[in-house]
Amino acid sequence: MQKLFNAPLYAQIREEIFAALRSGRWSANDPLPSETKLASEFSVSQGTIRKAIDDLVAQNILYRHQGRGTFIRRHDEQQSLFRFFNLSRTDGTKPVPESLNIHCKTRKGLKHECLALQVPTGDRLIEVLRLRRLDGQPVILETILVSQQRFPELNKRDLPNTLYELYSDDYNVHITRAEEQIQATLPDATVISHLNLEPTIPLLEIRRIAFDLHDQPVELRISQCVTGSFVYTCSLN
Amino acid sequence: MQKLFNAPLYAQIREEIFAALRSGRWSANDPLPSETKLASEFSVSQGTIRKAIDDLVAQNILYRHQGRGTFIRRHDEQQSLFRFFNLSRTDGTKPVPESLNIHCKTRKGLKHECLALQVPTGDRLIEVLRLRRLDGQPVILETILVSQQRFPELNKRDLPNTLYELYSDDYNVHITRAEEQIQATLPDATVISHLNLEPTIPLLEIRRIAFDLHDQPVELRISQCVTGSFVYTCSLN
DNA sequence: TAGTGGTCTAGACCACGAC
DNA sequence: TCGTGGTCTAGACCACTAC
Repeated sequence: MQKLFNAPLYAQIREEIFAALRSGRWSANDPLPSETKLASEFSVSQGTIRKAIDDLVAQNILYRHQGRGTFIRRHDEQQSLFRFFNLSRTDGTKPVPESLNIHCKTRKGLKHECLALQVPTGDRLIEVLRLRRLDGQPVILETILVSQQRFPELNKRDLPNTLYELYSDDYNVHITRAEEQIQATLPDATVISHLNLEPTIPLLEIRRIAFDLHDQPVELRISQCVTGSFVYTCSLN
Repeated sequence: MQKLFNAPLYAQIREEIFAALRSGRWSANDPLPSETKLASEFSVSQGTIRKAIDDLVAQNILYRHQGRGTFIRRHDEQQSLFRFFNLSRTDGTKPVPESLNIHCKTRKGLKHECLALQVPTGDRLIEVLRLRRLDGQPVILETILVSQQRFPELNKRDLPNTLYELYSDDYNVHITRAEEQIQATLPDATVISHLNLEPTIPLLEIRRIAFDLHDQPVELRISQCVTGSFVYTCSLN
């Protein structure tokens, strides 16, 4: 946690609340204490608490629901299929991605994989290979890698379409943000066979690292995508 | 402008301030009236004005500088090279893009181009073709398309590296946001010759539409990029 | 020193949701 | 009905910038 000696009150309180979230002080399903309660706990006014929470809401760590309370932001089935999913049709609308698990196994991590996940080189990883269809067409082959130590027995579970939901429900790991790197590639043999491709068709390769509440890298996901009916979209401000 | 009858005060005021910005009521170089002046003009408290401006700052339309004032956000040489530029080295650091103009001419727009720019089909467009180098390597061939009517004489000017600066200085067109669509392609003859490529090297094709203060599409920019030393990066929250 | 945005308070009232 | 977040006020003081 960052020390904020001369920072404004609301920033200090924001960091204290954030630290409490990371420590698991409040359950992920219950609301946080109300703004007035937090205000008296920290001996500040409601406005100052509001500003602290505003920041955490802006970071997508919390969300508010008027009349109900303030909650930890989670990945649930409804929204998670679209949040963190940047492929859309060329007209901008978003398809519902379906997924089909091909295999799930454990193996030693390669150097670049362990580096990305910040685990010791050669640690055992769990690898999930899955095929994704958009509008019925098989367009993505996805390789998902996580530390076996961090997600014990993951390979023995039923894996849902939205893994991030499973991470938070069963492992108390909350994905808050991710970074994606995109390159153009040509398909290798595995991709060619699973996506039924000509070998000269260029692909988008999306390499995503997902981070948890502690800002630790938790999952490496490499997606090979056919773009034609679908495009990767990104907004700039 | 959106009608906001039952919306909170600060939202109504935000829209009024935004409308004033679009109408050019305040110069792009001078600060807006101070928060206290706006507060008395709209007969509300400073806090309400602050909240209205907060929203416009969050949208990157305005920025504040403590002690100096509140200003319209512009694209200037220093930051514009990096803002709206998502290519980075594989380690995440950003190179400084250089650009070399190849040609600048006018021609009739193709159907999809005019559609993207929301001008009548067949309108005359200005096309700028430029080569971009990153770390000395030629990696991007960029085609820029704007309406000739909207940017008269643009083709007779010296075109700087950062066009958005020119748009706001000389045409009073302020780019506030953009949408990018990314696909994987193979290079055509033009790209092969300018980037000195093998024809089987896959490319990233970035199709960007940039919008002004009125949220009208103003520029279509298609970049063909070699990814190898460089990747397209995107953050998800 | 005067003016700007930035922080903070204490209190009032409103809108929504659960009971 | 009560508790939650959401809005709004009036006023105080702080931190930075220009002059």
